[in-house]
Parts: sequence; structure tokens; C-alpha cells
Amino acid sequence: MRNRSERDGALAELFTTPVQPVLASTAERVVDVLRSHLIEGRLAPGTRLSEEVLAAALNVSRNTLREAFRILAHERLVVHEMNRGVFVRRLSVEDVRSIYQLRSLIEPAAVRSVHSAGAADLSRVRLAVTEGLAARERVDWPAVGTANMHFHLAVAGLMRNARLNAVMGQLLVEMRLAFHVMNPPEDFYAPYLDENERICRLMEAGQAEEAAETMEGYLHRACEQLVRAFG
Amino acid sequence: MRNRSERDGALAELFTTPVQPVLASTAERVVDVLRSHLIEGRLAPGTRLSEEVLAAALNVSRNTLREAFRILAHERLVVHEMNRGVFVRRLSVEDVRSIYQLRSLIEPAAVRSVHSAGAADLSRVRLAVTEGLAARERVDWPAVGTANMHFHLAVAGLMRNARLNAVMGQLLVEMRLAFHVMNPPEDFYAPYLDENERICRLMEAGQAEEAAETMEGYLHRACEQLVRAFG
DNA sequence: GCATATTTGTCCGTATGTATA
DNA sequence: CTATACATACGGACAAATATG
Repeated sequence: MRNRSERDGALAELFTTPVQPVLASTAERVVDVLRSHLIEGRLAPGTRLSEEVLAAALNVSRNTLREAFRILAHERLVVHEMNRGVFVRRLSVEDVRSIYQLRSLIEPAAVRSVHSAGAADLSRVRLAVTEGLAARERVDWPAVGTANMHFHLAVAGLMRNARLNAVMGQLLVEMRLAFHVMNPPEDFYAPYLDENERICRLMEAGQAEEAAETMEGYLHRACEQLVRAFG
Repeated sequence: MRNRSERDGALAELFTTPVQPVLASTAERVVDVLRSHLIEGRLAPGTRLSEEVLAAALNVSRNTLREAFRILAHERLVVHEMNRGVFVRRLSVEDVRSIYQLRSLIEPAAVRSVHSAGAADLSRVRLAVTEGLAARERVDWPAVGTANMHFHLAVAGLMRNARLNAVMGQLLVEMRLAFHVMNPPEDFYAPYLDENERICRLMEAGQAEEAAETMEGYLHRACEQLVRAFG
């Protein structure tokens, strides 16, 4: 392993901002910092997260860092290999299919449950749609991706089920990992914004079934497109 | 806090068998030990899991125990209260409803997907049914509960989706926690075994829709019964 | 295949801050 | 309000496993 100091330096550079000493426990703050780096693709899949280097860069003890690793591993963002260390998760095509199969189970069902959701829940969906269209308007692709995530989280939120929200959040974070593996075009989400708007409008009009079917088609096509982008 | 030594002694007594020094990491083995204690109701909901006492009882360091706590908290089996410690999760009626809502989303869908499942997957469901009937025959209620869990895991397994299996396993473990909170009759699961058999038979006969509807009714009634037992 | 260096796994001691009797 | 118990967090140590030359 040549270039050790050089590689370590590159890894350390990413964490110039030390973990803020407030709010929750140190381990949880470390999780937040690492998660955002993973979501934004600043840590390439397969990268080993050295305990020594990271602990020094984040200015936390190895013990605390290991607690954070356990959480991230449970979130499937990293993989913990015994006696070898922790690595940024590398997603496969099967992972993408698995994620979309679950989403296809959850999201259309959530859309169909719109009649039992409150107006506040539905307005959150509308808000995410607006957020996405505005981001596209100013050609801000990262923001478009985030808004799209908010849209699907808001849709899942229609079921008012904390556990389901957690599962959905988990899946969407994993999605972003997958994204950086098979890097599709930057404007990948752009064409889907109109579908988001259509689904939202149908739900507002009480046409839950049409909305759900649109969502099903949407997820199917998005999955196919990602799987193609993989090869 | 009177009776401290007495309470600690009672907690320590439960862990007379030290964690076996083999297989995976120590933290993971601690998780396994604690999880099985929680599932079998040997740790009452609300109990505080003292780091000092538990670390001594399990013969592991407090650092290692804390890693295990992070995992168990993410599994929702314990709650981590900042600066106060770790407590056995206490489930509410809303939790039970939330769990059954998710199960009602997953399990009927899994049943309907039986046509795309392999014969090996379906035979695992049959195996769990047989296991349950045998346990009931010998009046072994804990074994009946375990077999019932195996049945529902096997049903979810029909979708051949690792993430869904994880979610399902999670939910079933939580179910067992709920069970010890509102302690329903020991033979709670006994009458449901016949429904399991019926669902399995219908699936084997290719009547997926009838099987799915039976499952829906099953989950609805089981939830209502548990919610009633709560009050 | 072997010797060496690195890194993880695990433990201990301790200082500090927070919650509770 | 004070004292105590406890969790939080750190740093150092060492064995064991792994990676390197």
C-alpha cells in the first residue's frame, strides 16, 4: 500500500470541520457528519474508513468512532469486516432491484391511503413538488435530487407510521449511495418532477387509484433506467 | 434508589453465562445474548441496563458493551437516553398498531407473490406450519410462539428480498417485546396455527388471492385482540 | 512462504459533566 | 443544595489478525 500518507491526507482533508460539541452524543454527531459525506458522494464506495485517521480528523476517540461505525453499519451505509475494518458500502444491481421492489410495495400503498391522511400530510407532498420545480428552474441538480427525496418521504408519510417512515428514509439514503456508484446523468431526476406533480395533483383531486398507478409506472421506469445505467 | 445492590444482583444473576469467546466480534455476541434475553422476556420493559453491572456480568469492557447498545437501540429493543443510560424498550398500543399496519402491508403482498417464489421457499413455510402444530401437540407454548414467528418470516421470505426480510425480522422481534408488556394468555398463538395451515395450503394449491385475504383477516384480528389485551 | 509493519479488537484508568437521592 | 452515582468521552496499552515487502 504505497502512498499511505498521501491517501490518508486526502481522507483527512474531507473532515476539516471538527464535529460540533453540542446537541446529541458525540457518536451521533459523528454519524451525522459521516452520513452526509456518504450521501453527497464525497467518500467513494469501497473506501476504507481508517479508525486512526478518521478519529484524528474528527477529533474524537477511537471508541466513540467505533460506536458511530456500528450505527452506520446497521444503516447499511458501511460494511464492517471483522479484523479488516469499515468500508463504504458498494451497492450492486441486485441492491438497486431490491430497493425498488420495496419502494414499489410501500409507495403505491401510501398513495392509496391518501383518503385517510390529513391535509397537513398532503400539503407536505405539495411542498416537496414545489421545491423540486423551483430547483429545476434554477438548474440546481443536487437540490432537485434532495427535493425528489423529500417528495417520496412525504408520500410515505401519508401513512402516518413512524416505522414505515424510518424504512423509507433508510431506502432513500441507500439510493443516494447507489447513485454515486453508477453515476447516471446529473439531471436524472429532472424528467420525473413532472410525474411527481401529476401524482400530487391526482391525490389532491381524490383520484388515489390513478395516482397510485402513476407511481407504480414511475418506480418501474426509474428502476429500469438505473439498472441500464449500471452496465 | 434503595435496594441498589439487591436490584443489581438480580440483574447480574440473569447473565451467569459469560459471552462465549468465539465466532464474531464481542459486541455482536453481546447483542445476541441481550436480544435473546429481551425476546424471552427475562428483562422487563423499562429496566435500566447499567453499564457497570452488565459489563461485569457479561465479562466485557464498558466500551464493547456500549457498541452493543448502539446496535440494540437501532433495532428498537432498547432506548438510549442521553446522560441517563439504556433502558429496555416499553411499547405502547400505538406501537402495536404501527407494527401491524406494516405487517398488513408486507405479508399479504408476500402471499400474493407466491407464484414467483421457488418451491424451496414455499416448503420453508410448510416446515414452520408443521413445527407449530407439533409444538402445540406437546403443549409447548414458547415453541408455538417461535414457530409462529418462523411462519411469518418464511412468508415474507417468499419475496426473496433481503431488505424486506430484515424489516420483517425486526418487526417480529419487536412483537415479542410487546408481548411481554401486555402479557396475553400463554396459548395466544394456538388458535392461529390452523389459520397458518390454511394459508399455507391455499398457497400450495395456487390460490394466492384467497390465501392473502385470509392473512389480512388474520392480522386484523390478531391486532385487535392484542390491543384489547392491552387495556 | 516468511518476517515485519500496520491496524483492528478489546480492555483499563480516569476526568468531566449530568441527573438524582 | 450538596453529595453521590452514573454516563460520556478520552487516551493509552496490548494481543491478535491482517497486510506488506
